[in-house]
Amino acid sequence: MNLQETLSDQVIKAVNIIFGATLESVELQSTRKEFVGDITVVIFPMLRVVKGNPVQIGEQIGQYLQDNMAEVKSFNVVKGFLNVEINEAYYLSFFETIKHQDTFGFVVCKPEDKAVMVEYSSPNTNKPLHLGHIRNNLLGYSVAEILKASGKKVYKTQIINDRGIHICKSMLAWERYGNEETPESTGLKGDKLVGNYYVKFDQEYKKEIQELIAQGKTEEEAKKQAPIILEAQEMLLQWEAGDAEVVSLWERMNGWVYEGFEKTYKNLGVDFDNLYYESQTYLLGKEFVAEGLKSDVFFKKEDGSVWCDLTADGLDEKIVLRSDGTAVYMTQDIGTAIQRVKDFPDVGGMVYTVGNEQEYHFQVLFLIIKKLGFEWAKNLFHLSYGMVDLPSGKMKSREGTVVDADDLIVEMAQTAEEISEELGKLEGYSQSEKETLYKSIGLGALKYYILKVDPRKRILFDPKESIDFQGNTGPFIQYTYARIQSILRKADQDVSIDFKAITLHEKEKELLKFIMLFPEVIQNAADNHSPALVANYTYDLVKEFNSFYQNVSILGAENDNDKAFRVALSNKVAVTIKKAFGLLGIDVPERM
RNA sequence: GGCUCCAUAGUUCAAGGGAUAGAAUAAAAGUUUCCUAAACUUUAGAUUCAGGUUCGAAUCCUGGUGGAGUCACCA
Repeated sequence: MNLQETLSDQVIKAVNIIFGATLESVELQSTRKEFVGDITVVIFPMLRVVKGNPVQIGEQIGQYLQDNMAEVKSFNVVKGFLNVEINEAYYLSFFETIKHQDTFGFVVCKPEDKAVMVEYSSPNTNKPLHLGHIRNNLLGYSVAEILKASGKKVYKTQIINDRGIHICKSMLAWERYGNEETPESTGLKGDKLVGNYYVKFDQEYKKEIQELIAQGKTEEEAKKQAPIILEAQEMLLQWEAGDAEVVSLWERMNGWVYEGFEKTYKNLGVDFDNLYYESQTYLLGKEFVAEGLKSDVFFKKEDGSVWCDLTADGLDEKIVLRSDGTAVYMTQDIGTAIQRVKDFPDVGGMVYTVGNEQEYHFQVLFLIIKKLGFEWAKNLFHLSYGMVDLPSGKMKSREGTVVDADDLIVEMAQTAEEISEELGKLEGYSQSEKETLYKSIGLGALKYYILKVDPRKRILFDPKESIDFQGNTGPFIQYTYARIQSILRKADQDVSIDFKAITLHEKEKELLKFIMLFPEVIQNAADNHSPALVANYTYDLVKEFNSFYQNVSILGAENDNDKAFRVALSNKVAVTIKKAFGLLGIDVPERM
């Protein structure tokens, strides 16, 4: 039992004994810096069951706590707030126990607990990954890591949208204009090559539309009758019919894309435990639609299309199967979800990392799965995030205003290099050491910049201003970590400490309090699916350390015992930063 | 238009219904015989508007304004 829980229990007991009233819960918060004390009990909520003056009630409870809890050193009451000061001995013994506890903050997964499957990335295979995918990947990866740290078994997965008209567009353009180009022959990354043909298709399509309009057709007609689009649709039919030539081209071009994506994922530092392909799951959804039709979850319209009526739940009717019997997006997602639980029976819930423009889709999907009678439907969560905007406006692939993921990663490292050179740091490092470092810093800046923001909010991404090596940024935290490592290299570590002989400096106590918060932060971040909480905690910890560092002499402590203690404390801060950044997927260089 | 989300210092972000709304950045001023000055200290600056609920509201409710998303036999 931790201190908060013990304190809550004691407060409840006190209220019962003194006032004969029963409290359901106790509201605790950490005491603001301007007041004396460590933990604050808020008295106001008790007024519902205890009548009286909040100050007097606070005084009486405070006295009880001081008399009955060894940890309580003193108390004071300000308005309706009971500030409790905790004994130094408590902090010291706490630190003694966690000093060598490597797992501090992390909860070990219990084998009987259900696993969570976290889906992220889920790209289309017709164009390269862009900045929006970066936010998606970082969020998904980080939430998966945070869930793991909070004691859940996690599977990381993605669904690859490898079929559909968009793929056929790239294929068709390549057939027509590609001259048998390959990634090898052009030196282009596979996804880039295929993406170029997607753009090419669009250009030709627009040209044909213009020609048809010139011949007197309306825009609407032109869009539907352009030969190139008709040919693409024909190709999709051939694909679905299993035409050997089309399927072989499809496999070949998708293969290029996967190779390209793999490189990007590796550069970004994300990974997956297993993959699902739409081409392999879309048929499965149809089976469940058939079953749902039998159990009246769905109904069939005259033209043969199948729908789900969600009007009773305040939503619309939603199509789950086209009149020609082919699958739609929803069909496939139903199938994929069910398939996943079949493949991994220990999965009891899923997290879908998908942009907020699909909120309605997931609302409907989750409801349909619930109606189909799956118990785990209540543990489905749409990790919805806002779009990434550029100062110039919204990203549009067709207008070439997207920020390419690979380009951005390279640019970030370059900027890191420029700034480092300017500051004259890193002299005496080998070229390869420098490059590794630039990559860590550049990527750290990017990741931290994106993850520190609440997922639901949209981000205004200014490539120029995103790397700031000062303030609430990744590089600043990385730098602090490296500085601590420098201290540790100069100190003897693992010297035994006589905790009884330590007098806690105010700054040391503040630092300890911050470290104590770590497990709670992880739990909150897991509950809220929010890496931002971890990011901002880490920054606060770093600031607290800097303040400590400025006020307390570490290596020049008055005696060896104090020095050993401060070194151990610094070490714990570094370890905590490293763990927290690990959850965000950010490297912490030992030197920089 | 219906539904959903968002609105906080000049700017970028915080704030489990709780105390005097925190940081960073930009602006102004200062601190290096020292363990990494990519640091630290100080000053100035904000809850979109109008109501309501509450002992207490940035937070909850109603309405207005402004912005975004969504309402496909696209994914």
